[in-house]
Amino acid sequence: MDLRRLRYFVAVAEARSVGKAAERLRMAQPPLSVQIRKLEAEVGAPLFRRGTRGMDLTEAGQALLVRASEALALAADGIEAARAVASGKRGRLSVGYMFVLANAILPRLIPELRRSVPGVDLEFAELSASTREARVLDRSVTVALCMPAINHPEIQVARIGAQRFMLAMPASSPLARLSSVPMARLHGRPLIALPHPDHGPASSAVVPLLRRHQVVMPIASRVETVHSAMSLVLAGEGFAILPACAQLGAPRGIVFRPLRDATDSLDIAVCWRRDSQSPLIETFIKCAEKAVARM
Amino acid sequence: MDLRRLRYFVAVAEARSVGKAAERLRMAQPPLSVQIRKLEAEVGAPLFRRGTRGMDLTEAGQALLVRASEALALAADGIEAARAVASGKRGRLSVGYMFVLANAILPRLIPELRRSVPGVDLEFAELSASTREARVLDRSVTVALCMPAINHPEIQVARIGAQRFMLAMPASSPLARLSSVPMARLHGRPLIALPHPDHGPASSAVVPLLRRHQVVMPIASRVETVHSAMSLVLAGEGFAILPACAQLGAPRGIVFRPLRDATDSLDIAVCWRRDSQSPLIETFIKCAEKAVARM
DNA sequence: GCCAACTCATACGTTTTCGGTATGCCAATG
DNA sequence: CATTGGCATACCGAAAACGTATGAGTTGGC
Repeated sequence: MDLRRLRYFVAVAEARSVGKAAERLRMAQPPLSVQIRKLEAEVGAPLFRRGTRGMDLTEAGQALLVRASEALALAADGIEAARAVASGKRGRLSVGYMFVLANAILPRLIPELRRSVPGVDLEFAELSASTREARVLDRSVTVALCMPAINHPEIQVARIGAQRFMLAMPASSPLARLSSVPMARLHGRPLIALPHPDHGPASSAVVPLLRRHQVVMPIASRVETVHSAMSLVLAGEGFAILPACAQLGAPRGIVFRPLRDATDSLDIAVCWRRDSQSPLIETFIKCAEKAVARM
Repeated sequence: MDLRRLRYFVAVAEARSVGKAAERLRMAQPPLSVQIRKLEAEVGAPLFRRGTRGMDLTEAGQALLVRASEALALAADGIEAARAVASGKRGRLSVGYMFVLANAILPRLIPELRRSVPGVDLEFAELSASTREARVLDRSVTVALCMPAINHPEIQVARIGAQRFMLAMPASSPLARLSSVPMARLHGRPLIALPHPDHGPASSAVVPLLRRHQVVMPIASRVETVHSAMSLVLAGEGFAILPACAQLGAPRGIVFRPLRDATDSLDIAVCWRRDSQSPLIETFIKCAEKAVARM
C-alpha cells in the first residue's frame, strides 16, 4: 500500500468529491478517480458511496480514514523530526565531563545550554580519565569536556580554555604562608601524582614542569582522581600540583597557591568523534566557551 | 513522501545493511540503495552512517525510525480495519425498533447479536411511526425492526414474522369473559384507532379487516402509539385492535382476546436502505428471525 | 419535457519512476 | 597484493501514474 494513495483517499474523503479533491491536489480528476478505485481494489471493498452529488464514505472508509490520517501525520512528523534533529533544533546531547571541571563549568554551562537548545534532551555523565576515550568512541557521550584534551586520531578537539597549575597543600604547611610559591621550594617534597592520560598510569602530568625547573619531587602516592589527590594532601601525605579549578571542589583545610615562576597549564577542551556530524556540537562548543570565559 | 520509501528505510534500519534488507524485501541491492539516498535527499540530511561493515542510523534516522514504524503499522492497520468492517467482523450496527416489538423481540435479539458479531458496536434506538422512514433513509439507523414494513422504493424489506390482530379491552368489559371474540360483536363499539403508516395520520390499520366483516366501529380517538392506545382502552374510552405482541407491554387491567373469525396479521419486517451494502444486515436478519421464532 | 450543468468513470498516449543487471569504488583482511 | 564484502553509480526495460478527451448518469432550469 502506498502513502500517496492514502493521501488521495483522505483528500477525497474530506472534500467529499473527487473533482474538488483533485483541484486541491493540483491534479486532474480522472487519475485521482483511478487511484481511489485502485485503493478500493486493494482493500477489497468500496470505501465510498457514489452519489450524484459527490462521494460519501462507507463505514469501511470511515474506519480507514481515521487511521490513514494518523499515518499521514506520523509520516510527515517523522520527516520533520528528522530534519529538526539534523538541524540541531531537537535531539539528544549527551555531555561527558571530568570531575575536576564539574564545579567550575557545569553551573554556568547547563543553563546556557538549556537556553540555547531548548528542544534538546540533555544528559550529563561523569567521565573517568581511564574510560573517557572509549565513551567518546562508542558514542555513549556525544561530547566530552576534558582536561587535558583526548589525543586520538578519530577524536576531534576544540580547545576552549586552560587552567594554570597550582600547588595544593594542607593549610598547616609552612609554604601556605607564602602568597605564591617559587618552584625551587618544592624540591625534595613528596608529590601526590596524577597520571597523564596519554602516557599511561605510571606517568605524571607535571613531569615536564618539574624537569624544566630541575625540581625533583619523590612520588609519595599515585592516584587516579583529583579528589583522591586532595584527600591525601589533606592527610599530610604530600603536595599535589593541580589545575586551578580544582580548588572549587577542594575540602576545607587545603590551600592552593600559584607557582611563582611557572606558567604551565592544562588545556580544557571539548572532544567528540570526528564522524559525529551533529550540529549540536558546534553549539555546545560556543556554550562551553562562554561558560569558561566567565569562570 | 512515499510509504514505500519508509518501508525500505525501516527494513534497512532493522537489518543495519542495505544488502540484507534487500534480501528480506526480495529485491536487488542497488535500487534499494537508490531509494534510501532519495529519502535522505528528501529529508535533507543523512539518515545513516555508512561504515565498512554496514549502515548505522544517525540520530536523525533514529528520530525518523520510530515515527516511520508507527506510520507503517497504522497504515496497515487501517487497511485491515477497513476489511474487517467490510466483512462484518467489526463495525457499528445501529438498530432501530418500534416500541411494540421491543418487549417481544429485544430480550432474545440482543444476546443473539452480541454472540454472533462480538466485534461490532451495537446501538439501539426507538423509532416512532412518523420518523422511522427518515431515520432509515438518512442512515441514522442501519436497520429497522418494523411492524408493518416500511414501503419505500429506496428501502428494502425482509419479512421475518407476523402478529395476529387481537382485541384489547378493559378487564371489566363483558367481552373479556369470552375466550375469543366474534367480529360481529364489535359492531358499533368505539374504536381507538392507530394510523396505518403508509396511509397518513387519518387512516387506520384495521380498516380492511372491519370492512371485510362489514363491521362499523366509530372512531373514539386517534392515537400515534400502541401505549397511548392501551392507556385509552384502560380508561374506558373504547376498544383497540392491536397486534398480539402488544400484550407483553400492556398494563394490568387490559385483556387481549383473539378475534374468532379473523386471521389478519401485521408483518414484522427488517427494513434497510437498499444501497447499504453492510454485511451486518444479513447477519442481523438471521438473528432477528431466530428471535422471532422463539417469541 | 428537453437541454445544460455537474458528477464520476473509462480509454489512450505520454512521462515519470522504479527495479534489475553490470560494474565501480573503498576498506578490511589474509 | 589479491580477495572479499559492503555500498554507490550507470544504464536499460517495465510498470505505474498523470493528463487529455470522452462517456454515462442525474439534477435542475427554462
